Amino acid sequence: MSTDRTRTDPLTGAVRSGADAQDGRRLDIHNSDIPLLCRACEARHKGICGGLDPDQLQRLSRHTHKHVLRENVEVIAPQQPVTTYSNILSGVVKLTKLMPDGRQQIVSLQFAPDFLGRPFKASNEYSAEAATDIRVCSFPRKVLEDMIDESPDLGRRLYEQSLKELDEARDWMLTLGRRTAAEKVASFLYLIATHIDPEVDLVHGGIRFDLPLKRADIADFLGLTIETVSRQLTKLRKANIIEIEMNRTVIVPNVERLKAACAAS
Amino acid sequence: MSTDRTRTDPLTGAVRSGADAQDGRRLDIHNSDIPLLCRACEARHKGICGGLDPDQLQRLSRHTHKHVLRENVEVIAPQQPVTTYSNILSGVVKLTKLMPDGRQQIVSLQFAPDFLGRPFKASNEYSAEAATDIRVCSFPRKVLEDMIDESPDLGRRLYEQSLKELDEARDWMLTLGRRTAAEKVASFLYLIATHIDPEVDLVHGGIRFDLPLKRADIADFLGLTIETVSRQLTKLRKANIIEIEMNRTVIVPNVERLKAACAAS
DNA sequence: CGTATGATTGAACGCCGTCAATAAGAGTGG
DNA sequence: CCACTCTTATTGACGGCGTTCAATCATACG
Repeated sequence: MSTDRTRTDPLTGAVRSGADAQDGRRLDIHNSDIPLLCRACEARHKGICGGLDPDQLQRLSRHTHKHVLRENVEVIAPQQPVTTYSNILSGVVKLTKLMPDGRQQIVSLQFAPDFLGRPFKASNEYSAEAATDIRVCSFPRKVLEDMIDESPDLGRRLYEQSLKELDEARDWMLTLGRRTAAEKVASFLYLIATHIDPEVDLVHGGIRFDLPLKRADIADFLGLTIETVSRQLTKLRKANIIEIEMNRTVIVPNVERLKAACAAS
Repeated sequence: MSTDRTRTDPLTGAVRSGADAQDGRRLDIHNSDIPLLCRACEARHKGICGGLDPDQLQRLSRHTHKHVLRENVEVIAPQQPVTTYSNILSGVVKLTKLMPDGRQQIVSLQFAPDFLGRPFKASNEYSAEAATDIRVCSFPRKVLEDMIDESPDLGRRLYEQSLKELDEARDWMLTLGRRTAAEKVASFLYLIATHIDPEVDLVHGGIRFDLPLKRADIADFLGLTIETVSRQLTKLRKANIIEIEMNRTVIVPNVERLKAACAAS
């Protein structure tokens, strides 16, 4: 049901033919071979689907469904058998680990066109849920795993994504283990600023973006409490490093000053 | 020079023929095809070399050197071009991130027969250094990367190792962000106990092992100070959860009690 | 014996967590 | 439109956990 809606999503102009030529990275010779569902999908070039030939795309797309998920909906349930994998088409997904006593830690934020899932493992060790409203493209586990065996390029892309995530996880370990609360909050803002494409204010060189996470999530991502996050945000505000509108929109007049506040490595 | 020494290392009994048959996982049909250097090497079966056929092993081993590195020697220098990859044959390697002001965080501990390196990236973002005396088997970057392209099994093993490391990194993020100092130290001891094969005391069901890290390293791994680590260790000692001999040897009479002290997820 | 390194322990400080009150929206129903 | 509730965020006061600074001890090495 939602499949039909997204297939003609006005946001992406999904069915508009010729859109591919504008991408420039890879021109499809026989455009008619590319499934309707996949045309103008950014996961197809920048994401893992770039590792598939038209025939494989066809086969994959036969089992594929695009979904719109609202904030806080689970994409992957913890300790459950893995049945599907997904690509994120838009929005932000948070991966969360939960302790029996209720403490929790967000171990990763993922953005479009990231691949979502943990191949070669029966069940997941964390939950993945939509931090914002998201659009995803899902396909059955087995179909993808079969394709890995026949397409080295696909396997390679998955491998590179996991290496990228490993680099990011280790970067964040430094933040969690060795940075102060003030530096943590600044690092979070800098992370978001560099992963969301923010509105650029050409006049002043500043940027503006909406926080994809509420305070409680930011705290769980930084290993802090809500109160400390809030206090550090107002501290950054009073130091004129950021401005905040409507509790959600952040304006950074000078990105270098924000970066300096991270005590960057 | 050290190559010749390790080739006949009495510890591994490297050249003793027929040792392979005892492994059981994979019987080499033409044992004479397996390079001398690789026989009875555990990285060949459990490590990434298990993804290579005899011919590829031959080619790789022509560029391979086994080294013994002493504690604190760097295996991978940060911000330097990557020229070689390695397998850990014995000992423990620590991956460290350093901040300009001197703060540092150990982002991973690696054990035999782990693969060491970051494929597909020009330079490393962290340093890798021997936490204990180690033995490694090193080979040039290009040789391995060429083999990835021709052996899907090798690529697959590298991918699985990176997924394993990603899982471990995210587990540790929970420890760094949400556990108390006492829980962190207990978690560290538990991690070592499950990654080193410890001496098992069959009478009492306890275990005994040597800490591969000194207090300063433990602190850098846990995001704490040396003093806090020391205090928490004596607290665990006074709670009869562990005993410590010679500052290095740890005895855990009851592993379940240690696990409980981690507030395990 | 003197020095260097690593580890433990104590005392005092301070950052961040806890508890609590307040405020601002958003949604619901009268 | 207002009254009410629920969620989210901010701010203050206080206390505790972990850091900082410092002294002491053990072991290894020249």
